[in-house]
Formats: sequence, C-alpha cells, structure tokens
Amino acid sequence: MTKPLISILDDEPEIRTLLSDVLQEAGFDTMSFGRASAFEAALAKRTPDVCLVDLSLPDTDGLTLVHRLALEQGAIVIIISGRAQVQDRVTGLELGADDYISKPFDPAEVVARIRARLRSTRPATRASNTARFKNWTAHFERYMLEDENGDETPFSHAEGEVLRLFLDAPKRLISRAQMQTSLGGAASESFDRAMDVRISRLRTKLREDPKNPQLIKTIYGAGYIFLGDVAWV
Amino acid sequence: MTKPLISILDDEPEIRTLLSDVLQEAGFDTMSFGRASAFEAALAKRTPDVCLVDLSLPDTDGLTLVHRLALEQGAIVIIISGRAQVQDRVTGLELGADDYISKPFDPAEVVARIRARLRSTRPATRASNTARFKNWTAHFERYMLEDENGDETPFSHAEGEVLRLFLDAPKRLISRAQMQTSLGGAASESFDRAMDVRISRLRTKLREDPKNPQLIKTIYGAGYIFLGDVAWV
DNA sequence: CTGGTGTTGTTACAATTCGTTAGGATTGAG
DNA sequence: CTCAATCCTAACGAATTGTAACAACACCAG
Repeated sequence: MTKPLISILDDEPEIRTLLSDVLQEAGFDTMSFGRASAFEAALAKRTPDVCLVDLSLPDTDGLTLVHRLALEQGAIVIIISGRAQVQDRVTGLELGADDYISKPFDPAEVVARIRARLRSTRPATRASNTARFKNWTAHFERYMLEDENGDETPFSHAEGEVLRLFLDAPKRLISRAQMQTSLGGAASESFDRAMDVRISRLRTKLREDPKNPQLIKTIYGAGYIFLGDVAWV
Repeated sequence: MTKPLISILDDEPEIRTLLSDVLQEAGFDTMSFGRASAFEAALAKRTPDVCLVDLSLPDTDGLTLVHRLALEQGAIVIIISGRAQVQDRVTGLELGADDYISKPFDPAEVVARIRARLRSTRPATRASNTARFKNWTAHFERYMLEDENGDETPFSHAEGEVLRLFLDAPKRLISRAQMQTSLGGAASESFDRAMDVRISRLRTKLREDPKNPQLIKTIYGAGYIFLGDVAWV
C-alpha cells in the first residue's frame, strides 16, 4: 500500500495494457478503465494519486471530466491525447489538467512526468506507513521497530529505505543494482559494500541470527530476498 | 496579491524578450538573464515563483543548475530546451524539473504550463491562523502554542516561521536550502547552523524527546520532515 | 540614558549517521 | 578438497546534526 496508485482511462485496450505494464514496472500500482462510468465508480472507492485520461472517450466529454476531477476533486490529472494542436493543449491545461502528453508518447516520458507530479504533490498523504511481519511491526512515520512485547528500537533513514524496499516486494529477489537505483538514485561509483553494510545493520536490529537469517536471506551472487508475510496496516 | 514572478534564463536575447513580453501580457512579473551567474545573484534577493531555464548556457551546466534549484532550493523549474529527444526530457524531469518544453515553443503553451504549475503549488488562501496537530493548537495571530490542557506557551517570530512552513507542507521533506529561501529570503552567507538552532528550539517548545522526536524528524543529509496530521481551523 | 527582558545568530563541541576499508567467513565451481 | 569470488561486519573517520553557552541586538519602562 505504499506504491502510488495510477489510474488509467483510455478507450484503446492496447494503450491501457502498455501503460499498465510500464507503470507497474516503474513501481506504481495501476487501475485501468475503458469508459468514464466505470472509472468514476472506482474513484469512489479509492482515490488514485494520479489520473491519466484520454480525451476521446465513448461515454463522456473528456474535458468536462478533467475539469471535475482536477478542480473539484483536486486530483492530479494528466491528459494523454491524440490531439496535438497547441490550442488543445492550452485548453486542456487551462481546464485544470496538470500535464498534457500527446500521442504517440514514449512510455519513459510518461513515467518521468508522473514522477514529477508526484514529487510536488500536495500534502495529500495517503499510504499506510505501518507494516507487520513475523513478530515485528515497523512504524515508518516514527522510524521505529516494535517487537512482540511492544519494545521499540529506532532505525535510521538509510535502514528504513532498505526495509521499505523489502516490505514492498516480499519474497522476491532484489539485486544490489536494483537497490542502488531504487534508493539513493545516482549510482555511487565507488565499489559498493555500502549496501551490504546497510543490510547488516538492519539485520542486527531485526535480531537476525547471522548463521541462519529468517527474514533477510542472501542469495549468493544474486542479491537478497525478504521472506516473511507482510501486512501493511 | 502581487503578480507571480517568473524568472527567465536563456542565452538568446530574442527569446528572452519574446517570453518577457508574453508573460507580462499574461499578468506575470518577469526578470530575465543571459547567464547563470547573474541569475543566481538575483535569486539571492527574491525567489521567483517559477524559473524558466534554457539548458544551453554559456557559463554553467544547465542540468546541475536545475538540480540545485529544484531539489535543493525547492523552486519550480521549467526547462525550455532545443534538445527534444525523449531521453533529454526524461533526464531533465528526473533531475527535478517540473516541466520540459521543447523549442520551438508556442508562447501560449508556455503560459498555460506556468499557470498549471502555479495552480498546483499555490497553497489555498488560508482562512484562519490556527492549526491543530497532535495534541497542540498553534495560534499564529497570538504567537501561542496551546497544549491539550489549554496551557499556553509563547513562541517567537522565528520559531513561528519554521512551524508555519512545516504546517503548510506536512509529511513532506523540506531541505535546509528550501527553508532558507522560504524564510527571511537570502540568508546570511556565513555558514548556517541557524536553522538547526531554530528547529532545536521549536522542538523544545513542542516537548519533543530529543532521542525520538515524534513531530519533527531529521533526515540525515536531506532535511526535515514534519509528521502528524494538520488541520487548519 | 540605563538596566532588564527577550529574541536570534554564532561558536564550539558532543553525538549520530553512514560510507569505506580490511580481514575473516562463507559459498560453490572444478 | 581447493581456491577464488563473494559476503559479513567490526572499526574507523568524514560529514552532518543537536544543543548549550555566549554575544549582539532590539525593545521598553523608568
């Protein structure tokens, strides 16, 4: 529940799957819809962090929808449209859209623009920040790790980054390279034991037995894998 | 309400005047610069609401500048560039730019995109001067902090500035540089522990446990983040 | 003007964070 | 089993942060 949710509204199925795939790869959750009616029904349940909206919809006037979403509901709306005239862009933006991307688009740019919008997102804080696993509860807002007796240990920001990465993808192999890019971003050139040390410190806080780690397992030559069932609360 | 200030950084004089004219027509104040050095000197005096930056600058690497402006100073940056490859756009956005417009551009679209950025960041005009969070109520017109028992502690102007900054952007990382520019403008050049001290004093008034602050968290190497749900009353 | 009060930046030093190094332990191919 | 690649982690140190103490300054009453 920590990944931002992107909702896609487009009448062409290929575009929907293309976007879904790319966005999920990029670490987002997605929902997609072919018609505005279904989309609005889903909105009622969970508000997405960003809405990608195609203007040519079978059952509604796209611009009206954008206007309602953006200005009245305060959602972040990115228009994806086949119409590429300046006038179209201007009216789209003027009606409240946060961005306007013309077809054909490059998926990488869509991801980059979504990230840019999320980065400057208003306080609207969604996303639970507490996760349970084994007999631990991780409180990310407080940077605290609580054991089964309610005793708490603080963890640092760097440790939290790694832990969150694990908890977002439990039981999946995570390579060092993936960690590097997911975290600190820019590749730290100098040869990297750094990530190992982070893991090591995290293991200590989780009271792992070095000989036989229960939660963070090393896959020799490949990376790490977090075992244990995670429940975001 | 004063007009938003747009600052333009481009080495081509014709572009500068074109943009200046259009933007002033559209109701913005503008400043323009041909080189980064002059631009940065001006920044120290007044932070513009939006920076339009061309990447091909004679005296600096544009992307570095963008990164510093956007991610460290928290400015709104729109890149205007002759390079139109997807990869250029993606890296520009990834480095912190809020938007990327390729040359040749249509002035109307520039205006629309600036408006879109301003719309999404400008905080809704605040009706009140009182905010609740955790078990505190902050009364900004009286410079008073009220606890759950109704007991009040005064806070100073400097402390109030920081507190307001936090309450306007809760659960968002705020870098020191951002604080500097948001507050008292271009702070003193002398190396600045001042902000740390303000934070420290504010924490004391909020009765934070130094070892384990609940409200104002430090992110090592990055800045501060205010946790806790804020309700303006 | 004078002394008191309160605010705020500066300095100095202690504490913390976190990457790097280095050497020992572990792993798995041959 | 041997050995090189890989991994773990203690220890170190550079960078960053917390905060007490001090100094500079503004403001105000007498």
